[in-house]
Amino acid sequence: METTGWLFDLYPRQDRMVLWFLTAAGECRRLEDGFPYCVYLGGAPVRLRALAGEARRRGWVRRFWPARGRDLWTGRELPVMALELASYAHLPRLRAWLGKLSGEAPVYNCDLDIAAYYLYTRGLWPCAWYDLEERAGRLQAISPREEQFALELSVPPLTTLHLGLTRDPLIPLGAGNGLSLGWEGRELELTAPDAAGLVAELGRWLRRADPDLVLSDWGDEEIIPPLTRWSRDYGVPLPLDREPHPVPREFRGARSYFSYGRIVYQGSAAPFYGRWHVDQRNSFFFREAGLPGLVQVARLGQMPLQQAARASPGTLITSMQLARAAADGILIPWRKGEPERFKTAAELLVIDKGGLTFMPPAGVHFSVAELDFASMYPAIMARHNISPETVDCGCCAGEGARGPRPTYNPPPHPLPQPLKGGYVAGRVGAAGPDFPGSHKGLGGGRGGRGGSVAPWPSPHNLAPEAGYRLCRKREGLVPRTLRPILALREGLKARAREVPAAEAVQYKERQNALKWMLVTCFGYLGYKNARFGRIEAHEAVTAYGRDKLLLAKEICEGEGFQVLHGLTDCLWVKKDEEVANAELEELCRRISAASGVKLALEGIYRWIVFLASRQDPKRPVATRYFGVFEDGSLKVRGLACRRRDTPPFVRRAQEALLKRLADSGATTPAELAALRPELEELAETFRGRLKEGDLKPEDLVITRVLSQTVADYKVDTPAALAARQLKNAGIHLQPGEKVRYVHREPKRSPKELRVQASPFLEALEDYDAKLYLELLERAMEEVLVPFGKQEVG
DNA sequence: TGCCAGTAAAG
DNA sequence: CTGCCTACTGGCA
Repeated sequence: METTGWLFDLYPRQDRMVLWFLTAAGECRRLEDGFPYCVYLGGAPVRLRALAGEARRRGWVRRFWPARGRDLWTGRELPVMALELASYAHLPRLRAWLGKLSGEAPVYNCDLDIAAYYLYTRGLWPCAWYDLEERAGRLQAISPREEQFALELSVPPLTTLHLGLTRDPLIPLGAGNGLSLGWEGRELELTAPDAAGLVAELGRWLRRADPDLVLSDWGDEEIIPPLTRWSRDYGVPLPLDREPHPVPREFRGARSYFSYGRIVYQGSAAPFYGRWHVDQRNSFFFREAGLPGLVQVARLGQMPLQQAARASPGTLITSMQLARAAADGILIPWRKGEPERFKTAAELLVIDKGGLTFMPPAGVHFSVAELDFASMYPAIMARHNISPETVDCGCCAGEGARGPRPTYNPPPHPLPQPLKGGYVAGRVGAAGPDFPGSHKGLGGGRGGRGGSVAPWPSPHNLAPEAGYRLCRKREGLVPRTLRPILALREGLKARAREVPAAEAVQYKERQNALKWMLVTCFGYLGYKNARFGRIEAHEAVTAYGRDKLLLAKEICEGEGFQVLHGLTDCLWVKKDEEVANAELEELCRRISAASGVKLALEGIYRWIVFLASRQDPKRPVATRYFGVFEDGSLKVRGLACRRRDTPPFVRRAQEALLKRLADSGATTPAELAALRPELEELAETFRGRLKEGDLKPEDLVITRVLSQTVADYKVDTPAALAARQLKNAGIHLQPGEKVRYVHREPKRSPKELRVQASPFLEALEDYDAKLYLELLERAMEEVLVPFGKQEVG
């Protein structure tokens, strides 16, 4: 039977993949597809045969055969042995055994997520329409009806059920907290005499609505785990899944990890089978980019949507690289998870030069233009072919002064070709004895050109400063992955500009999701343990970045502009006389052409303020500024209102002042100066409200992230005190989790009284008004001082 | 007052 | 899928 379906959900079960499709008619269809997991072993053929034979004798491997695959580092084709697993369940044991062979035989494709490996191998991606052929619940053939990188997403209507808690998520469900449910515009609290009754009640709703998507707040950790436990304990069925067979349901995977120099907490996951459960509070991409962004990254990352919901941008971009590698017939090296050792000071000195900064003169400036390089680092990687395997590669050695002698000349990488056809069960290359992806031919690049990025090869293949040589013969895996993302992001941004505001939202969300993947891709180059990381590549990118910002500065100055400030990929410039828009556009065009990366006019500020350091008011700081563009819109960076540890009341007060500045239309020094009395008056009303003491506790809450467990704190900071209060109430926060509190008594008072932790704020009678006045004063000063506010006595 | 632990921001 | 630099605050001796 032939149908058309939207690939919705997928997961492995026993030795097959289960796929769920939504049809145009609104039905959902479950299909199975046999997919044997193949691991590849390199090394001497005789030894390989012996190892493969041993794995088969142990029952882990059903069959094995000689195959060929491409080495990531050299681009060379290698003879390998393909081992087809007897069952997915054997993977951990086979992996452990192969791990002990360390060095003897390189192991490839052995640590991939099964669902993702299936998608890479079949050349499929979730959240897209396919023509299907099925027989008796088995998938026979499948081919896509749309491009993976298409500008338009066609999402079928999804039946959505909302789940949430009626009170603070730190209060356990059933112990003071209730379950709220939303469906078809209705919003209600589920009531039941006991836990079993609550499970039954939710069960009725799930059967009635049969939702495709359960969108929850705190579902992963606070709702689904207790409900599942009660369902088991009291024998009340809870139809979370559409999958008719029993599914594994354990709530593991909560962890605190170190990222970007800070601790992050990721809660455990509670995925459903055959429908989606997305916990909005436990999903980076949902938070940043909404459902459209999530659908976008699931499709590009070739990862089931519920996994993408919990994934970091790093996981997504890595998945895209793995998909690219698989499609190009590249053997995927095993990433063994050894934590990165701490870098020595000397290493840091070499690596961490980072972005270039020109210091701004603190104070107000008028008619300043901001020029930004678009996606600078990813564009550099694409433009200059920077990838772990292209930095000082073996194949181009000898052309420059550095590097080893040439040993091997691989064929040039084939040009990208569009994806055609699809998967047909039983056809060569689908799942049989052949290398994954090789049926599509090498380099089946599906993306277009890189949008704002000049095409590779670039004439400049010697990185500035360190002088690494970049491969001229093969385009690297990272640039090949990035190019179509850059192109799509440009397309989405352009689309968002040309459609009405309401429609533009989804394009903006999708491009924002891509932005995060692009940013992370650069970071991963510098991470030793990233699968496709290499520190020299990271260095080369930042060196090119500094080079281009400097080049841009020189061109600006050559054209008679004064460069006020520069920060990694942005420049703030002005001229004494009036500058026409066209002149700036022309300047950008010149710099774009000279640097190979698109520089765009972000806007012209009527005025902009660069703030001075609080510690040394004579000194400017690079990352704190605010200003108003010609169209009256504000741009604010680094001020109190941008910090998450600023209480809402202080944030709103600062925002009100900024808004008044923007709405006033003031353009000249005199007009700005005339606003001062009005702003002072506004500030005074906020001070008055604080002194009156009738603010709600919620307006004064400070949110901070815990960097360690309560016991590890050496200093009794307010956050540590609040976390200790919660601990005494039986609520245990992990490093990386947020703690929320209100300052109650002054600093020198007994420690138990200094702060009051949320959610125990109802009982709060008073707050430390002096401290909040101080916070408010600082926020007011940030805005007022540049306009000549006198210090208050 | 100075030191340092702790935390957050822009890119 | 564990990657900074810098500015700043607040506790504490």
